[in-house]
Amino acid sequence: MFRPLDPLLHSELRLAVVSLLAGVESADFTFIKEQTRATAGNLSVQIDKLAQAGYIAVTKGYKGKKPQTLCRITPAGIEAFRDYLEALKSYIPTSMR
Amino acid sequence: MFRPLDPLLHSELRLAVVSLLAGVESADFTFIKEQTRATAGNLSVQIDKLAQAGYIAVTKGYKGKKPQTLCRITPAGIEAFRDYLEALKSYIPTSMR
DNA sequence: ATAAACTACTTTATAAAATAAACCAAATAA
DNA sequence: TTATTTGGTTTATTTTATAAAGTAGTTTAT
Repeated sequence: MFRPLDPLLHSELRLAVVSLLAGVESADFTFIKEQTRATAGNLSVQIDKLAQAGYIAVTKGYKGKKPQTLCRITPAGIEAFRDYLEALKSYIPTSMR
Repeated sequence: MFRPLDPLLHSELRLAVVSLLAGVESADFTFIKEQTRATAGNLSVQIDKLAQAGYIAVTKGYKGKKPQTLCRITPAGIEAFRDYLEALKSYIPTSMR
């Protein structure tokens, strides 16, 4: 009946991050922060979790003299996101789809 | 861009409960427990929260000699569920819809 | 040159949530 | 009559999310 939802993706902020990254080649910390309207602290923690899980790859570099954290979704991340969206459908009554 | 998700509905178990109730006139505790495969303790807590919020109405009665907790979704609950599903769409890239 | 403010984060602390474990009362079965 | 099951609730523990504070360096203004 109801399919389990990957707890790593079933978090408003992490879901937004993955959804955003699913549509772009890569995005940096500041851009993700703006788009999701998250606080830096929260975003930092959630990006870490997604990276730990292998759902995103994080590259720390510099943009000019300033540090830049670049994120991109991984194939595993794309698959997990697809699966999550599939599972989510089991919670949407056909009458409301 | 990303629409906020009602934290009361953005919980796997509460979402399952509301989704289930959206499709039936009413359902009792045991039935909901079976369908969602939740533990009684967890379900009891989550049903309470949904009731507190006015998303569901809970009626305690008896079925024969045994206690029976009947739940039904309220109009406010239906609206909240609709809104949640609408907001959820903002997290689904058009390319993956 | 130096202080003040800003950028780009990370770390740590606190609050809230989910889950599990323990409990309870009544009913039924052995 | 003493287990065992049913139908839950309450309490405790773990996990998660969020906020506050801190770090390292940069830019701007004086």
